[in-house]
Amino acid sequence: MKSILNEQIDVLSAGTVEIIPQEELVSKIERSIIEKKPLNIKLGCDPSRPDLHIGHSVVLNKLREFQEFGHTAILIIGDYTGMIGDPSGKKKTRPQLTYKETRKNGISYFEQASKILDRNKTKIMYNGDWLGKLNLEDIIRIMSKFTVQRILERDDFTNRLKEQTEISLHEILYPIMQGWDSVVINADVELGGTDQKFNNLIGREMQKRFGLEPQVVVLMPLLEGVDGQEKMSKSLNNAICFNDTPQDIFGKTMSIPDSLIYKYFKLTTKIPTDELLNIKIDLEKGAVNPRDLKRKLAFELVNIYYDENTARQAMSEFEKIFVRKEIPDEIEEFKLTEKNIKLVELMVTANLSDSKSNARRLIEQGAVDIDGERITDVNYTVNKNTDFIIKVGKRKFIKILI
RNA sequence: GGGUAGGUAGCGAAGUGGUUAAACGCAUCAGACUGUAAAUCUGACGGCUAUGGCCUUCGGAGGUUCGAAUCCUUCCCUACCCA
Repeated sequence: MKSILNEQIDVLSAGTVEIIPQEELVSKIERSIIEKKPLNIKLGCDPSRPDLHIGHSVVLNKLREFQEFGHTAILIIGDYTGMIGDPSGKKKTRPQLTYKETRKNGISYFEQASKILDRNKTKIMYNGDWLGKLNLEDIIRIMSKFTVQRILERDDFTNRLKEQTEISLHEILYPIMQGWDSVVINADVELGGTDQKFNNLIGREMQKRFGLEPQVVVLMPLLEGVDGQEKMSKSLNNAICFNDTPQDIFGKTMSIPDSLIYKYFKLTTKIPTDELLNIKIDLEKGAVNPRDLKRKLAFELVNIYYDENTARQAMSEFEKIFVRKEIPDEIEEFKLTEKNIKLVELMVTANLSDSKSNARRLIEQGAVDIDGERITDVNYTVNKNTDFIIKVGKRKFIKILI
């Protein structure tokens, strides 16, 4: 038994930033082994953005590990809390979503999370199912367990107070409601990114105040986006999304700064530890061209979200376009109906540019070529009898059909 | 309820009557280079154009003026202080 316990602790602790408190995780797991009773592992999902990205995968991978040890993964789709918007790490109030929107996003969330989780063993719950039934009396009772001071303590609010940016009244409800979720589902462990520390600790306290055994809080590191600066986020446009095309996953991965290579391998792939160590050493010694490691990383990621074959294709496509600067195999097509159309106009109608001014700019900057020939004349008029390919910048191609 | 400071392009932030389509930074896009959609450097970054220009924009609506993001009136919104 000792060895099973140790194995669980080792695997489950790996990669975490903090486990609060560590001893309780050990005792909970020990008890679950003895009593053959799985633990309830809670992961709250914010359905305000329906696109999962590999930043989410960090915590989903951890949940998957719990799942593999037989524990019960409970995904809580925050359809109700989503109407508030998590204040974590936010400088301002987030736009409120309607119940319908969050519900819809929640479904898509589960679909995407299934790429990592074992979908048959994952419980999915919508917190609107219980939060929506609370009446004002219940809410008063719940809220009376916490103080204004306790809630305002969180850094996000403290900073906003200091910087004089508004805090809407409903935002303080967010941690309260998220904490109530833990009471309702009787969570043993709540997983989250480090930005969830405050919310998850409120959950722990909430359980105590309602006479339940408090949950253990397991915090995972946050992943920087492809810009290497900000936290990965769809709205910051630095995310690699589960639903991105294979080409995009590959390309975006190739665009991460070298300094992030190891972290991405560690947190977003299932590379075995010894191999991980080699990567680290290679990077430190400069023994390998970082590009080759990134290529491997990109391959792995496409493999996770698609399959091996697709990953191979994405790789060869990347080589083709960016290394050998050739034309991709599959290009979007556009049927040209007019004859003698100005190139700038064609670029706008074929969606290669938002405006003619922009198209002109691109031409002036030497970004446009037709069948491999650079066009520099802003007034160029297309007058072709056969199909041709327009290339804009490095990665926009379109085949024009006559 | 009273007072004060504000609302400028995707974001942050200058500008307080005229070469201001609006400094600067970030983001974005392009080019060069490369090891790649890294890094670095250079350039572009409201729209339309016969490339000479023309049109629209500085919270909303009016007004003053030859001319307004800049002055006046009014409305909307935000933060802070006092009650």
